[in-house]
Amino acid sequence: MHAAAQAGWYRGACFPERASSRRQQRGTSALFLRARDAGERVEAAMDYKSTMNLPATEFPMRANLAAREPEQLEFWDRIDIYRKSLEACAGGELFVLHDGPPYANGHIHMGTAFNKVFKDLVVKYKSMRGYLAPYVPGWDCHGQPIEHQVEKDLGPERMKETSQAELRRLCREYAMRFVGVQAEEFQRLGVRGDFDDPYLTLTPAYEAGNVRIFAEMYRRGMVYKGAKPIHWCVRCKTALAEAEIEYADETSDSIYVEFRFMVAPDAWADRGLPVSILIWTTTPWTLPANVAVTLSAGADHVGVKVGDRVVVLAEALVEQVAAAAGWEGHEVLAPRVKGGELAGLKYAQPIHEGVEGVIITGDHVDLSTGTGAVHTAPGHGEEDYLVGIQFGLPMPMPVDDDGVFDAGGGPFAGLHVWKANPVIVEWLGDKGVLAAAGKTSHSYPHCWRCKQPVIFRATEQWFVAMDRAAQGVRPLREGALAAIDTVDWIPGWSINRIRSMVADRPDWCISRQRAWGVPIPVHKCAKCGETVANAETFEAVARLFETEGADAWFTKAPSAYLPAGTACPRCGGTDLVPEGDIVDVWWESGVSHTSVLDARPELRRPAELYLEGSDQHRGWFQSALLTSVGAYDAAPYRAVLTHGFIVDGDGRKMSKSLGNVISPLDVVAKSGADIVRLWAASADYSQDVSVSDEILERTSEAYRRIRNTFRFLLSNLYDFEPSQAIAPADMPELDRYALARLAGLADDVTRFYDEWQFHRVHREIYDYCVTDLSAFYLDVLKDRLYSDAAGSPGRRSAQTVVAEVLQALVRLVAPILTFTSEEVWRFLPETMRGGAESVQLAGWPEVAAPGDAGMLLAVYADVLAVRDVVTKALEDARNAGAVGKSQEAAVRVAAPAKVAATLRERGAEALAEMFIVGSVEIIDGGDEVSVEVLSASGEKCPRCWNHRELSAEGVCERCAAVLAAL
RNA sequence: GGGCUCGUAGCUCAGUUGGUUAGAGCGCACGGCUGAUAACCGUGAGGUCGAUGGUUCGAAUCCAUCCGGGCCCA
Repeated sequence: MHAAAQAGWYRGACFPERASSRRQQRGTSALFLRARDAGERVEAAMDYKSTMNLPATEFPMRANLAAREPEQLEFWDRIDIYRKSLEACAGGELFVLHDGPPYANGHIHMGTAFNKVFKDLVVKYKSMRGYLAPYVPGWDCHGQPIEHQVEKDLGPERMKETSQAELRRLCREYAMRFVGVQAEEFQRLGVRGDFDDPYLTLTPAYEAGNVRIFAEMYRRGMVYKGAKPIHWCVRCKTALAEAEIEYADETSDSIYVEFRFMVAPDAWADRGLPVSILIWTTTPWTLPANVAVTLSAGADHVGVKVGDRVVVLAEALVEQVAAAAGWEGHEVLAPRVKGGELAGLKYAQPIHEGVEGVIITGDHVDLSTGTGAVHTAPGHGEEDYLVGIQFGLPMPMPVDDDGVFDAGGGPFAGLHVWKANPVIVEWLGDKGVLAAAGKTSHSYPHCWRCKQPVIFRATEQWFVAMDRAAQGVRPLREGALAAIDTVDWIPGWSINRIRSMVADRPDWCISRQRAWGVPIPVHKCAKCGETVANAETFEAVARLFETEGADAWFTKAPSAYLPAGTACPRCGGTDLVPEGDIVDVWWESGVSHTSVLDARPELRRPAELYLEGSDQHRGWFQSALLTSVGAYDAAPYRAVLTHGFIVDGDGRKMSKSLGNVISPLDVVAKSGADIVRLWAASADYSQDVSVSDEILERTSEAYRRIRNTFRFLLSNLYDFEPSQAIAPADMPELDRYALARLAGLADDVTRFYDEWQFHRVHREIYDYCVTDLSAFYLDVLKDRLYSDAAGSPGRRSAQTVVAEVLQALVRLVAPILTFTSEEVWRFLPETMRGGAESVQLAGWPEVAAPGDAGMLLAVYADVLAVRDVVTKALEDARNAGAVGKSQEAAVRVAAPAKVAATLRERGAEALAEMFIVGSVEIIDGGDEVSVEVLSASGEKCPRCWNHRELSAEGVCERCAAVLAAL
């Protein structure tokens, strides 16, 4: 401690000499004063101080938001602010922001926090503008992640003993727990909405909506059952949507296999050697399902003599393959043959004895890797599937749900595909058709939950068809693309994204082989397997879900709820089996336009706005669009607002492994929700939004600045009543200018809110607080507020403006700083609150600009420019040791005639007030403004500290008059 | 690899249809004030506008390529 003190002392001794000596001077004079007549002078100063109108407020400078915000929440809860806000706008135009349901799993993160705060800004702004803006938060409650977690918690043993009904009960409990957790967390952020009655995708009424949409799309021929290769997780035993797939590097086999031509192609037949087509694959286990080899029609292919046989491959890849296979002394034979010329040739299926495969051509053949001859198994790949359809190829599927070969696996029947790989490779080697075998690392799809590699496997699935529909109905893709054009996509590029996604997307596989969800509402004939579904059965199922929930599907016999006499349309069988698949959760959340917007009286379809992160172009925006167009031929929303993703300070995504995750809960606990909200509002969301400790620190500083502005405004209104307000016409010009600026601010801010540009709102307000108020108007006003007589017109005029600024500003920021604005509101004099018990109920400010606003703004732009020159000159003088406080200076401003005239029109006194100097003198001359700083004449008035000629009482004239009137 | 998108001072943002030495606030440095005081005021230093190459009399602004991010696909 001693050392530290010494260091401090030395640092002090290192001050520049001038500063040091000045400091000392002041110290000396203070001591001197105290020694001589301290008592008398200090007493006098105290006396003067008590005669002034110094600011006073209980509004705390330190926000202590983490502790204070919960009190605010209790207040809103007590007065039921959500209902009140709707009542207040009862006759207003309806504005429905429809909440996209977050998944009821885990705590909220920065992304969900940002999104919800964003929505809250919109809703609160609209509501303050008088729109009837209900906000019903929702949760996505079904789906594999929850089921998987519950499954994990149970463990494999207990899982086996758990019935589907019991599993669903556990899933429901799990989902409801997190609905509660997240609801709490969202509300802690200040989000206002119908949290007492949110929408949940697991409620019976919601579940019934799925059936209604399915029924209509089925009727229109847009839903079909088909077999298709899909991502299949053998561990979770389920089909996976694209969204459920993650790509990660995986080491796989890399093998080159020779498929022997049944008859040697003419080009190489004369050699009398066996000829093979050489394929390359990284998935040996798909070979049992091989039915074709695809070549590039236009590429050149050659035969290569390797030992005593000929292998055919793309010419461009010969060297690469030779190196991989370690060929030595191989010989490239003439001629070159186009892939198209080989099409139709037959080869011996590599696994199955006596089976033939065929050479075909396709556009997807890649000539940069492999051999240019693509092993094709339509049941195991998207492109294979498509080309299979094109050429009418069979689609064998020898792999069962568990990933085990059935009899179709030939010699490998009973083997799991992952175990089969080395076995197959060895088997091929034994057969002498394995040209090369190695390993390769490449990006491979994995299950998003269990992280295991997935396989492509054809199974029976329900699909939404993009390009087919019953007669007279427009296909879904066409309808969706047309609907997209009716929607306002913000930002503008968003429409390109959704358009290309809808234009290019494959049919939508909506089947999931899981327990936790809404069943695909159709039945199957037990006898012949025909699908049984019609208007009556759909209606019966919808009613069943509505009254008992989808759980009943798994516990009731179809005969208990289907209309009597429901029978198979093909064989007349009446033994019906409910479909076992459940529907994709994207479908479920998608149909909220029906289950929520249509179902709830306070909402309506289409919604005015959907507002989500840009990933939802593939997710909710699209599933809502497709189900809405599919059932109603119309988009479910009028506008879609998209925001970027939350990334760290370096623009990288947040991840545990990078260690750059910031939790909104931590920020709330440390700094308060208003900091999160201010951060959310300050970012340009049209691109990715960064968050970091530094950014939050800057945000907190900005917050303090705004808060202190409010505090200062409040502190000067302790003795002011609106009834004492001064009319603009009777105000000093400066005050009218301040009103003009405020009106301009309100206009700009309102416009930016309307344009969804919240970061511009934030910027406008913040710059206004810092530049217009703190650095100029309020600084200038201090003299009048503190020193003029309390009830004088000058001071009342200032207070009128201060009050006007305060009531406008607090409402302009209310959607953003929801906690702080409410706190300010409660400190407002009763008479200024206009009966609104919450700022959220106070309506939007309308600031009347003074009649001469245009002139004032123009004139004061010049005055302020001159002021900049003055402050610069004062600073130079200060650095030269000539002045300390600006009041000690008199300035002589030389300016071009036009500017000089403008200044003179304000009057020397007004200029001195605005420049906060002792006096101002204006002289014509010069091409630009220049300023000379002189010592102020007169003496420092001990009361107001201005330099003036002092009266007999020892104070300036103004103060003398004020004192005399006391 | 493909679609969409972003890259202006340490941070958050402005930069109108391409046109003079690229702006603001914050932060930082320095100073002032001590009647907004864990506040307030002022001055100043920070940018080859991601890089390169084009178009142009002139480009942060238009074009191309590349580098580095993000979302979504493969």
